[in-house]
Amino acid sequence: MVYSIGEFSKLTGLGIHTLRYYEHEGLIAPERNSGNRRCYSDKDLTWIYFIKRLKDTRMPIRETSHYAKLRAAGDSTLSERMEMLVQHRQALNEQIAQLQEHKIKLDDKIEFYRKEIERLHDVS
Amino acid sequence: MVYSIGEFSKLTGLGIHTLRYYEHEGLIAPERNSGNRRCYSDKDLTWIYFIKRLKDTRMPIRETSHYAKLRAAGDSTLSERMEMLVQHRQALNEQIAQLQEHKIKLDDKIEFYRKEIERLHDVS
DNA sequence: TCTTGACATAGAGTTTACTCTACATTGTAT
DNA sequence: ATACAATGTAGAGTAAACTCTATGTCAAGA
Repeated sequence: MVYSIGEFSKLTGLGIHTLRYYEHEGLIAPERNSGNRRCYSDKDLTWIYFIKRLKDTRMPIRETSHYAKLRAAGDSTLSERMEMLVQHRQALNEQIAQLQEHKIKLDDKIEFYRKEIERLHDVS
Repeated sequence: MVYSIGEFSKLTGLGIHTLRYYEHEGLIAPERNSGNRRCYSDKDLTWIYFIKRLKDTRMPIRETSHYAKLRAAGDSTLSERMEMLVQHRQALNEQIAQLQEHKIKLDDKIEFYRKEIERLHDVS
């Protein structure tokens, strides 16, 4: 299957403008048809999902763009790409650990609020 | 203890420009001395740590600012503040769950890369 | 054929969260 | 008393990631 930019936009949840921006930044390079229209493939779909994953895990566009460039260069860049992913996993693990710590503190704070509100009710 | 903006900046790791910006946005309101200089207290320190927590867990400045406004209004806003925190906790739990899912996929991808690189080595 | 809607490019504008500059004032060490 | 470092305000500038506008092209249905 191939998709027009409009169809692809609906499939991915990314706006048309965003897709063109991503292309401009070198994240994705869809084929073009005879009339110069973009033709996104299922491979592009899989790829954009991965890009979204990197984005959600706070990889900057620039870095994702670099990864995309390596990817486009073929198998010779496999280990370099893997290194990037391993490093990114490390960052992700740290993110998760920190959020879990934040969650504990937030739980504590909420519990404090609960008690404080209860106390104020009891007094009145 | 009270701290000048320079001292407070070092203690918190936030730049002095950022501290003034936070004040402008209503996140924090340090006392002033006779010469109009800011005097941050230990209470401000605790408060700024909490602000950093909210920031790290992706609460926008605007929302944090709203929370700060409620806090400044006193006990009558306790339950409203708690509601905000409970909602934020919900968002945080979703963030953590999503990151954990991303981590699994990333682990898979890295494993795929590892095998692929190994395969290429074997062939050559 | 005509119109309309999706798509094309180039470039401007927006949002968020800072970060810096210019210039005035104050506190402190000599 | 003087220099100079820290601080004050107001407002401009920056970076990242979109998001929109202007203008033009093209393909398909009435």
